[in-house]
Amino acid sequence: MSDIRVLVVEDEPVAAAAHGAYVGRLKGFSLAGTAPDGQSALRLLAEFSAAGNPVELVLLDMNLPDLHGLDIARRMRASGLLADIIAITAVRELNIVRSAVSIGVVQYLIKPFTYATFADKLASYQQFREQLGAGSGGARSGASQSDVDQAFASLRAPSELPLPKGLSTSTLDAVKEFMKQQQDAVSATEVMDALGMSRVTARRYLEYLADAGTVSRTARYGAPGRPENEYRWNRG
Amino acid sequence: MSDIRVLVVEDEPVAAAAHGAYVGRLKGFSLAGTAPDGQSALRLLAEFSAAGNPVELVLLDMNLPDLHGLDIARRMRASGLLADIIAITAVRELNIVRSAVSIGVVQYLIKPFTYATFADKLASYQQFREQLGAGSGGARSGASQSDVDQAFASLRAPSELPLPKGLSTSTLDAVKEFMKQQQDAVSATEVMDALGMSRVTARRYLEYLADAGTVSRTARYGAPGRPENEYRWNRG
DNA sequence: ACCTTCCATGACCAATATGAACGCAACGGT
DNA sequence: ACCGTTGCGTTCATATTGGTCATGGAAGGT
Repeated sequence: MSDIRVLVVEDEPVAAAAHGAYVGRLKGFSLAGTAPDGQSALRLLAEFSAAGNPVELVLLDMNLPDLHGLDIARRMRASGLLADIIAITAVRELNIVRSAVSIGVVQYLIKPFTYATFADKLASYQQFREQLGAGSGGARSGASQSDVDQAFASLRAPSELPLPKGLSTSTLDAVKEFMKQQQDAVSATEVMDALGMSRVTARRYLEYLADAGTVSRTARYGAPGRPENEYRWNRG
Repeated sequence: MSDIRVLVVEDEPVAAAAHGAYVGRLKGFSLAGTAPDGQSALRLLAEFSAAGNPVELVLLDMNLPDLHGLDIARRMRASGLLADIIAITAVRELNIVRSAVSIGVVQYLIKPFTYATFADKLASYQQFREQLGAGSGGARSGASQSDVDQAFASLRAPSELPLPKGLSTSTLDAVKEFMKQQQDAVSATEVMDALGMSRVTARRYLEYLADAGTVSRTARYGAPGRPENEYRWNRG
């Protein structure tokens, strides 16, 4: 799959360069261009689109010299540009967030942010794209309600938040390290044995990783008794 | 807090009445009107907005006689109408979902759906609204990144609807995934072999899906032995 | 040194796929 | 027509695991 083409819209040169560099560091994304104000952003978008090489994602600053970010979004929609938008702003007003959502902003980043936060948001967007694009090799793919729900869920903000109560970073790292080394799927009991922790603890961390999308969870059938969950590290 | 005003856009009278009744049953929502096609929907939205009584949420069918739902959404954005949109459709094409998201659809419901599913989606939207509205003391509201993340999360988090006792979501997903891939009708025994589970379990989940209307059930004759039920994934 | 906070543990109860046993409905030969 | 054969539908007890609660012990702050 080809890279997701990104346009950075930001008036401050330092920030624009930083965001562009951030995009360049991410696998699966490529920087299509940079625009210092709303007019040039719209012009660039139209040009790329006319050239058959449309931008698919816009990192849009809300505070621009000529137009507000929301106006740019509105004009994009009016002209039928389908690029997704991640809003980047220092303005923390909730009604702006509301409006942004209804115009179709998929993510909302508040300045200042770290590279980790930035990468996290773009990664979740990438996962969203993949889930909708993975239509199981057919011209016509039938999506079920749960498929759509799952795709929406990956747009949800994951785990930059502090860990849920009852989890420690050191134990989590140990579990992650072990899971990474496993080729096949492993059960909670096997993790318990391998790491010498209790079944409850092993399960709690595996469950957390499964919710965060770091590991996938499937059931293991064939034996009597309640089905055993097995966990597998997600690669690529 | 006052009710969220909802407009139902649906050409089929039976479905329109049903959706309207659904809205009426929900606390915190009130039905502002119903429109049978795109033109009347846009007109109604404009009228309500001009009267200072704007619609805040549109339940938008994608398949309408005059305009496609995506076109309606685009025109709404072009005229600056900020109502949020929940798409309702029988069309399960993933690229439609993609476009819908980039235009600002906040939820996506696939027909046919139960009242429970419907209520669930609207409840999560309601929660999203409340989280953003909670700090609204005017311009004073300083939202942190985690606040915004949390609001997004409640908007897109998949809600787990209660399953009948004895069924698990992971097994159900496995069966659904397998059924979706099958072109022809399959028997419970074939599902058993393919997924490695027991005949009893396979049949239980197929029966559940048949009752829910997700698969259709017919009898297969011609071979000795008791006639075998065969199941087929319902498309369109 | 005491208190608070936090995480891992052990034990309990609830959940769920399995296998076997029984019954039922169509097929095919007599 | 009748009856044995065949293979699936249905039910039930059972085997294991998942989930939750209260407890114990360690780490850090006062």
